[in-house]
Amino acid sequence: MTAFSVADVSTPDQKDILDEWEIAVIDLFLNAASSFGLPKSYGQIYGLLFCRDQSLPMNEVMKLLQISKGSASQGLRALRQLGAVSSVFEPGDRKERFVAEIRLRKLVGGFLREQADPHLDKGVGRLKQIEALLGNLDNTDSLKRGIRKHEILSGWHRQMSRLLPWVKMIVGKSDRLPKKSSY
Amino acid sequence: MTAFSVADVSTPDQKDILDEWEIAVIDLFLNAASSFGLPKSYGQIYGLLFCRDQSLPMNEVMKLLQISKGSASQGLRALRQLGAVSSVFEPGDRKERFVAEIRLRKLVGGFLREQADPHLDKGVGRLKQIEALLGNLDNTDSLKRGIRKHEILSGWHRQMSRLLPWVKMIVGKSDRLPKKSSY
DNA sequence: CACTTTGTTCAAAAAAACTTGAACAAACGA
DNA sequence: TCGTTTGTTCAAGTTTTTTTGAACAAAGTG
Repeated sequence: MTAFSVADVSTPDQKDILDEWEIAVIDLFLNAASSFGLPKSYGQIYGLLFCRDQSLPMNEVMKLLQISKGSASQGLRALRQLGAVSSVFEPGDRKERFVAEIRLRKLVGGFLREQADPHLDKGVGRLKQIEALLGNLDNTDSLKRGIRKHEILSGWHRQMSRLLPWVKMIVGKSDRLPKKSSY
Repeated sequence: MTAFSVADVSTPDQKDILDEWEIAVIDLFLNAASSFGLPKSYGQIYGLLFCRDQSLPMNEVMKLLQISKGSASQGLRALRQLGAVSSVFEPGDRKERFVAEIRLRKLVGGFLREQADPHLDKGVGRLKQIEALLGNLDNTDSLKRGIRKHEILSGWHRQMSRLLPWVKMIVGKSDRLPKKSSY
């Protein structure tokens, strides 16, 4: 229980208010999230944490973004899973607090690990399934065509598998810029 | 007008039927499309054309996939815009016919050009907007923080801009495999 | 011109994705 | 133990996206 609370209801505290630039940054991440196929609320949450230097607990996130408990909880969980936020426990505080990961390399790596890699793995299964269906076929025209297409798909799969490690390497390769860094 | 038409209604022609493996491939592309943030029907259309060696006119696409005129029309237009299909006109036929682009490099290039590049461009504008908002601020704590965050975002933007050309280069670099190729 | 074929557009319907909030669980302190 | 705080889950509601199909346009043909 706090010692006193003047105008506790209705008047938003200064602390509950976002700066204009923060709103713009949050909106930027909202848009970025949807273009990566993630829910907008994930973008907002990440954007908010990105703006702050101090960690925030879930209830602050809810208040500042005006989103529901459910969205906040699910969003924070998903972002942590992606490696885009991590949580810390301040000693003597029961609340979990969250901070944004700002190293681009980590962000990209997490995204690829959670989104791209699983798709490539499923791809292996699908290719096998197609192979199996082709196995049921007699030596028809369709069979020959199917085999050819299967080869093409396998080639694509191989190339994509090779590309991803490069992407992970290239991003965040912090080439020169000794100070100022690059994230 | 065709010369004769026995059981024209209700009984689907052999030609209106997809092989099982084709259905599997189409489904693969349906899933791929949605994970790239494209409508499923685009995936189906591309998948069908990918399976076929012969070009198909729009009405065949509609019949084979059982999708509406509107979907077929819009899907084909969008896929052409992405460089994923191209159209040909058989001489003496009024219909436009479509074929899938199967060179992975072209596909990736088109996707990046149409989806990633525009986002990076919008990013420039957004960064400027944030800068402007920071300009309105006095020399507060928030300003310093805002400047720092803006720098981070600029760094990310730069790195992403550098990454894309590499991706375009790497994909389809047809390393070795003198025959069999790789697409 | 009248008629057919081919393809586009867009408002409305359907489907999918996202968000909400109430009910629930877990963990702590008194 | 009971009450409180913190966080999760999920069915229902909301919003957004996608699909449909009827009306329209364009372009040939007889």
